[in-house]
Amino acid sequence: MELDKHYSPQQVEDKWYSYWMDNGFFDSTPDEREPYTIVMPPPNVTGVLHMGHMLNNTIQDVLIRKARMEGKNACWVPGTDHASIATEAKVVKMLAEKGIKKSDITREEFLGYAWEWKNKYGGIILEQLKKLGASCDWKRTRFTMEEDLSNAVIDVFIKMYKDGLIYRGTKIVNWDPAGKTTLSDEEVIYKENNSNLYYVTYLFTEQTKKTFNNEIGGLQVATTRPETIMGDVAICVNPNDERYKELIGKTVIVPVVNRVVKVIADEYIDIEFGTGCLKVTPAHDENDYKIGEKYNLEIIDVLDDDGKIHERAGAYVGMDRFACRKQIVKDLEEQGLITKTEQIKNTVGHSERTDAVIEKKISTQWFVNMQDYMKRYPQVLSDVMNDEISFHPSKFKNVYKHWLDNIKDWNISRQLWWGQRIPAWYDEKGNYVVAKTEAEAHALFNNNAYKAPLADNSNLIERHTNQDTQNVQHSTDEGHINTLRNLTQDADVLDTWFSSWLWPISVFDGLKEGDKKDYQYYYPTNDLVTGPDIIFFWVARMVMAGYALNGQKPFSNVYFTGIVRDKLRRKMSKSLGNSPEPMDLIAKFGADGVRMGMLLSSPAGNDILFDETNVEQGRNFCNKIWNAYRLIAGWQIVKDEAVSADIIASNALANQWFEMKYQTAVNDILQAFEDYKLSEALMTIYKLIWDDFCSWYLEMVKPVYGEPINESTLTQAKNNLEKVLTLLHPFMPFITEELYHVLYEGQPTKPMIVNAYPKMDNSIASIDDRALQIITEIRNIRNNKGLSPKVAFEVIIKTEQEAIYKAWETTIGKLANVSAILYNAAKPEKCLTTLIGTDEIFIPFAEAIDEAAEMKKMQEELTYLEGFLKSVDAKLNNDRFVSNAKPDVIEKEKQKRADALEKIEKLKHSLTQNNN
RNA sequence: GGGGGCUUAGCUCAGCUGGUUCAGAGCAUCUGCCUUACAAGCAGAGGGUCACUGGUUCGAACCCAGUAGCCCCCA
Repeated sequence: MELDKHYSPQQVEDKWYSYWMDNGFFDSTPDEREPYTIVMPPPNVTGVLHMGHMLNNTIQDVLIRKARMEGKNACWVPGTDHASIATEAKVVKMLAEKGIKKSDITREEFLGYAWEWKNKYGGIILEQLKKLGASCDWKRTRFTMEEDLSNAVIDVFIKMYKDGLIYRGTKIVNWDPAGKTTLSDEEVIYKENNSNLYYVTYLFTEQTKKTFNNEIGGLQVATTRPETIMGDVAICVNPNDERYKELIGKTVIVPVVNRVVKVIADEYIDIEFGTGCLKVTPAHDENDYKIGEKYNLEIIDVLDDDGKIHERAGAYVGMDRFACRKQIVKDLEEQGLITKTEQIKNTVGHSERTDAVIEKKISTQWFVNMQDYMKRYPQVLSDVMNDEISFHPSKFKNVYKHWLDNIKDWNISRQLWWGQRIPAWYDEKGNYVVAKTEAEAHALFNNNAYKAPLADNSNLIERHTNQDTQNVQHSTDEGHINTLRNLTQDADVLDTWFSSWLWPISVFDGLKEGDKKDYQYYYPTNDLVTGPDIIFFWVARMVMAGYALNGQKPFSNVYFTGIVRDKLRRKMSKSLGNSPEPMDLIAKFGADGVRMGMLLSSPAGNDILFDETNVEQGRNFCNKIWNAYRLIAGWQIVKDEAVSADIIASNALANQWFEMKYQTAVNDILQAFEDYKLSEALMTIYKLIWDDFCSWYLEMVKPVYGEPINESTLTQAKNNLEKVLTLLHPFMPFITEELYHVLYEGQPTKPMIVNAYPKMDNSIASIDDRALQIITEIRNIRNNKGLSPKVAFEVIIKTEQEAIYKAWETTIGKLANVSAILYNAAKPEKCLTTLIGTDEIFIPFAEAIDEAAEMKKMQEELTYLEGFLKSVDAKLNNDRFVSNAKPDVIEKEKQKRADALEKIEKLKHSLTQNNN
């Protein structure tokens, strides 16, 4: 059979993926074996695969495949996230394209469209992962909004509410005017911005003027947000600010609305910033809100949910907030009330999902009480700090700690429809209960177990009545319900992360009544592989959920991948067009090549600078392996008796030598896995295969052209190929499975995917291979002198350990084209000299030898060695070194000294001989 | 403003608890080869004052302090 020179991944990848699937190798059910579990960070259900997913899932697949080969019960659970905001935004956009406005349809209708959309596009991403070779247990695929998982979310909400960890409160929150929902602090991205700082004059009231004898007419207030002037309820200065001491307690007039407000004093004010006067707008700034609370100021929210000016503002009503800013500036300028405009850099919060500028807003929402949470479950922090849950790389422990030390309450309600609806029920007066069903809610009301409405939830009630009166569903359950009250369920849904944080538990139905066999077997999971960007969103919260819901950690190790960037360090993004299409890459280079390309350049936690040449390297590596197989497959076989004893012995030695290289590599690789240094592990395999296996071992045992190979050598070569393929399989599953099968004519004892992974072994005998240096030495000489490899050399070795070289004679002859090796013969007249250890090697070389150059080379080496010796001697003669250094260090130094002395002597000897 | 991290060959990065036969790897570069497994290849080579300054030490890429530059997170 003629094999192509190039490996074609396309022909084999689909075949093996189906084979693995059809034979159930990815499936896992609890048994007596040790489990090894990974839950996939669920991608957005309507997302498409990007390079970050590729990296992330490649790493997970490497880990899971290795565990499977080690005989563990490997279980990798895939799934998708409903991604509340992102998905809802997509559906809204899709509907808008059809001419349907969300506000014109009911919640049920909207959800109908959303599910339709989800069923159509959902899960494409998982199909794409299959192309990558991901060996997930697809039968376990979960979705965060499927019935069981949603139930778990609701149950957890109710439990935490009862436990006092969840409360309803009125606070200043983040408002996304594009998504029309509140956001948690984590969903707000602060970006640096060039802003105008306007110096606005607030005129004094007549009374205030009098105290200043009418000499001063007003004060200057610096603001970047003049459109919130209508919400100003005070001016605040620092009590230590000499400039304004007189003003404290006096009144000034807010421009535009001519509201009379007081000047108050608080240490919080930065004297240096602007004019040192702050306009206090409690509805639109967190710090102003705090001041407002402290001094009991009125709250005037001038914006509506769209970010337009609300009627409450009393001016510019209906205008967009940014248009309004421009208009107010223009109007105030005309009135001469803006005295100065300054360019400054400040940071402005944007919505993570919609990128809209966030507004701070007073609102009644549901929160998780984090301070309390951490008091109850201190392991959330301590178990990460003491490596009970171990972070790779560990530097993220600091980030984690810092966040938890400064944690704030988590706003979990979202004004959306796509998600788990909050199980809270309100009566007409706004009294509320938390209950799973309307019937239970009625029961609670009837027992008077409800809470009174919060002071400031008028907005919310308004919203409920507007949106939901038409679709309140009354339970018809048995008619026991006291329907005197007309109950309405909370219109809001829960933050997506409020379901994701249960993921490692809920995918095994750990929160569901009934059979917990899977949960008990697989949980806690072993490794989590994710990006550092969701360390707070997700990683920290899974740890929280783990300890709160069952007192157990969710996983033992967290591997933080880097962010995939292009080679100019820019983030990959659609708008920049610098992100390759993963499916195209796989089609072009093969999944194995892409996997290797991603892994090679991505040590844990470092950003990966994606460059297609990395993937090319991966593809080339596949080709190299393919050709190693072609070589072995092409040999003609003869019985051992048919070849010379020398060859048999030489090949046996080569095999031993490779065994040593192999086991050393295995030990290094397993250690690298322990340390979660996957790219290092892969690099070690790469070098083992390319250098040790192909360049050395195969060249050693390769018969001269046209000659056959003896049976035992072929068997060894095949075994060795199998070994390196096995080692490589977790990284490059397709080519290794393919070659393993063809190597054994389609009849391997078991498929590669479950072939046993090698183990640590430190007992392997070391083979003295210093004789091989002669090969490199001679190749180097040929290169330097421009000699063809066809010209054979003789070599004279001056040594007391002939055996070391004798064993390798055949190999040296073959790889360096050496015709004869003489031991301890006289040094020829004309020759090149080199040292291997302390043995002298002479290579007779009649033509055009540059004596002077040779001498110079030797002289240089001598100088170096003498300098080296000097430094070693200096140490050994230093009493403080001898008394302070560890014994083995001193021993090493002594050995260095002895070696150097011997070499120096030999060099001197050669130099004097040449001089004669 | 607060916190964390980084700075080692042209590029991307390894260098554990300080001991110069440890300054290393891959890629890139250069030289010579189409040697019937592989030019997606073979053989060989050249690249670094380990950011800077000072300190600790018998000894510093590694520990400490300061300086400069870069990055990330938080407010």
